[in-house]
Amino acid sequence: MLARVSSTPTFKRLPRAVREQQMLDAAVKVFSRRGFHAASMDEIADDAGISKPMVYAYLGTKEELFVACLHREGTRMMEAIAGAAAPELPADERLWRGLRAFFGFVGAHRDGWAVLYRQARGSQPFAAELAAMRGRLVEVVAGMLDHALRASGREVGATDLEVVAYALVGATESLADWLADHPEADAEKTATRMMNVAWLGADQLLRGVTWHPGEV
Amino acid sequence: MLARVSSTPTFKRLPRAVREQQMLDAAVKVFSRRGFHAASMDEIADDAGISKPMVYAYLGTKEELFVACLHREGTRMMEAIAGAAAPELPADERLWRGLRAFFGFVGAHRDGWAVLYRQARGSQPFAAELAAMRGRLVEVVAGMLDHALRASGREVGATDLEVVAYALVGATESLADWLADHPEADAEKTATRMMNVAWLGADQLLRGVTWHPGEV
DNA sequence: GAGCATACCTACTCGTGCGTAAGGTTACGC
DNA sequence: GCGTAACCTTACGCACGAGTAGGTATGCTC
Repeated sequence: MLARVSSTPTFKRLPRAVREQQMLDAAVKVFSRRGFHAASMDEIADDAGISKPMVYAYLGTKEELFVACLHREGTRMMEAIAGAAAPELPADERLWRGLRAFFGFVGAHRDGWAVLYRQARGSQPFAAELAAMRGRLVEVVAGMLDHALRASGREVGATDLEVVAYALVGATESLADWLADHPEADAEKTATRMMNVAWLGADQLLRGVTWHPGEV
Repeated sequence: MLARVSSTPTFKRLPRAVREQQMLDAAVKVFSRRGFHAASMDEIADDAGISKPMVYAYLGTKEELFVACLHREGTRMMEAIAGAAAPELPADERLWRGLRAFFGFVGAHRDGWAVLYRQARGSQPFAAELAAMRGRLVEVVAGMLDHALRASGREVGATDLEVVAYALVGATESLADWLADHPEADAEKTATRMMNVAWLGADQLLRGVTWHPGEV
């Protein structure tokens, strides 16, 4: 005990807002390394250089803490994407910029990010939060496709559009996972690859080309 | 206590193999409903109509049990796909049949399946098992693309191929999630939609068409 | 430089659920 | 009909970690 004294004679007393950010940083790190369940509040507090009751005082229970992490990171990502893909641009340019921003973000937050998302898929309370975020993304992509379709005088059922958007988002998330697992990989290049898959497919679809089973 | 006596006077003594399957069925059900952590061994044993120590005797610890579930379900799925997509068929036909088999499988095992996969993403021990399985799938898809490419005299870097395959698999898994969440949706139709996205995109790529950023 | 609010700590309680020890019960061979 | 081995049970130990009670230091205000 009291080991702290020797190394840090006068430990700082910091305002709440600062501590909260430190805690969130630590939480993201630990949650992503250990997973939600295996992460202990003690370790998070320790990593933040603070004691456990402080965490409870500021950010509440473990679940609330996790939701707070999810929320902060999610918001940051959404902002990064939204800032890049302005609605006035043509569809391909919007898609490209959105993908660039997305993969750039994941590449920069490798440690915390993708793993945080991998966690959230699992248990009920967070699934809702995550589903909402993904829902917004799907909506954006679907809207983009719809816009492009109408521009070329075509139209398609809402469900079809949603499903295609869903597939695109899924593919993108999947590549984000891949990127997070391959530290040597380049975010920009990954974005280009995704663009190739997504756009060349989407482009064909937008032209009204559809595939159908040979027999049935 | 002893409530069992009245309803089932002579309760069967069953051979190990049968009990193991019952336990796995129960485990899949409970894990998928509750998630790995929230699931309790007691509930699983209860649901299997057996007592806890039996589960430990036959399938080992909780983690081992989960891996066993993952393994059984994964193997079944792989067999369903492999049986459908024979290597001699042309690429589009293989892809189509593979997707049909996959979505058919997920549609039939909605409850157990997708959710089991959603769980496995999370914590370390299972991530390995799942990654291995997905790895085999990616390999199959990549091999298929490579085959088709060589047939048309073209060639592409191994990493590119892997990444594209990865994206395709990711999109497919994502639609599987969607399917699992929408009970009213039709597996066949979902497969067709996926085929549209995947094939029209892949077809373009196979023709050597590539997209690249407008500026840079 | 007293008082008060707020940052911060150590050290505990207590529920939950994994895994097991030790003992009944049923089928089957002889 | 009796032993023996496999099947199956009830009831417990025990660790781990979420959340808390109650006390201490610090800095800001007047």
